[in-house]
Amino acid sequence: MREKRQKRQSENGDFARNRVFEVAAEVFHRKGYDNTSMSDVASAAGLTKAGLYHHISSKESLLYTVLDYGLDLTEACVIRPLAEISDPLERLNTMIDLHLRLVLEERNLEVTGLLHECRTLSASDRSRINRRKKEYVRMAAGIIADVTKKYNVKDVNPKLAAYALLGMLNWTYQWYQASGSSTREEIVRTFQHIFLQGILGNAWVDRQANAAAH
Amino acid sequence: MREKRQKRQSENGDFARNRVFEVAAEVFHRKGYDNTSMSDVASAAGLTKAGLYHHISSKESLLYTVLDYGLDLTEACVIRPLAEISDPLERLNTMIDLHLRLVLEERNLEVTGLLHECRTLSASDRSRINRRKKEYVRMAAGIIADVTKKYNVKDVNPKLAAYALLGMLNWTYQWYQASGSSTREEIVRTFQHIFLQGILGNAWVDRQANAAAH
DNA sequence: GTTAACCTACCGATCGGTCGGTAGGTTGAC
DNA sequence: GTCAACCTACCGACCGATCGGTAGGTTAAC
Repeated sequence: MREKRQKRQSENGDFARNRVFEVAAEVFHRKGYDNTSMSDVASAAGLTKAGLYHHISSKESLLYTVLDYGLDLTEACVIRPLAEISDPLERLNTMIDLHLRLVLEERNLEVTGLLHECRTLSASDRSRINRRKKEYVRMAAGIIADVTKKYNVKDVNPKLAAYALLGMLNWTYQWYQASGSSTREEIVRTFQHIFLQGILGNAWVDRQANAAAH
Repeated sequence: MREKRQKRQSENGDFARNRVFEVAAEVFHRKGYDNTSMSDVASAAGLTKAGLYHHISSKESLLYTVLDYGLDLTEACVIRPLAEISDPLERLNTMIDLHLRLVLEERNLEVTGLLHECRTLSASDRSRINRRKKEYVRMAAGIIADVTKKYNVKDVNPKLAAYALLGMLNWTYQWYQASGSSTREEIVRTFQHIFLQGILGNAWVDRQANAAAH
């Protein structure tokens, strides 16, 4: 009985706290971190500023939590599912799909748009975020290297190709709007087409031709 | 003589003013617009805040001037040279080259990184900047449409392809460092390879093979 | 009665911007 | 040639507003 009540109270607390993080992500994205006052975050969360500070310790730690949570989401929704796919080409294709799914459909668009706000973090927090970002680039470059190796492509620098791909994918937050003329599915198909044909050339063209023939 | 003195004074004024804009672009980029105080800009320009305000009217107008100047640069260094190239494929190749040259070598990297700070501009200034940005996307989509038409490619949406390309190109400000392991020339070559082969497929592969044979 | 959750009221610091004033060069009338 | 009038470029000191953050009290749940 005591446990249950305590647990329920604690869960309420966690719920409120997570809600604060989600609201903060949205407001930070909409107004920009520096241009957002803690009163803005508080009132968006239905609290006063002092009430907000009951849940967090500082504005900077709030930003860190938001960014770190975004990277947690990336790890759960993109990185881990990819680890179970053995064929390199399918892994790359799926990565493009999952990455865009995360950025465009989950509420992670806000976090992606915020990822270069880590300038204002403390040195140690910033380097922790940057380490996780670099880890993601390394993974993308690894996938691309596997693909080019399998299809015997030699004139593509995997790291540069990874930067190109991540640019295509992450820049979407600049122009995508859910109500726009392109669906997520169409964007996924187009980007997969451009990038895979871009690095593989004939090998990909032939493969698509074969797939169509069967 | 009288004219000369007058002119020299006026030129000094313009010189100082332009220096302010360049310094402001650098500081805004390094610290972020919202996180930069006018004292920061002033001392970076070797002035006091009051002295700085002799040259400009407000922080917001300073940001607008910096962004507008960046778009002027783009027009002069990318858009106008492209208008003189008639072959679509060469025009697209050159666009990638000139765009990266501008972003990575001129001091325009700062402005590219600032282009999404227009959130803080007044509605009219923001819409003026956005109109020029959209005009550039339209131009890129037009070039891509010409290329795909010439090579009879039907399964590429020019607008989406333009967004993909601009993502690749503009995202570079996130990772490029002049002292890094990749030269601008290598990046240009790789991005041209990925994107052109990406949208053209066999048509591009064959063309490259022919070029190598001759 | 203890505790989490939240409030009102307030703080020192810093912000964008302005004020009155000045150094030094230029101009035009005499 | 000189001197009053005027100019641009700049400064130190200051303003009201707003910022991130806090002290201390209230409420409701258990």
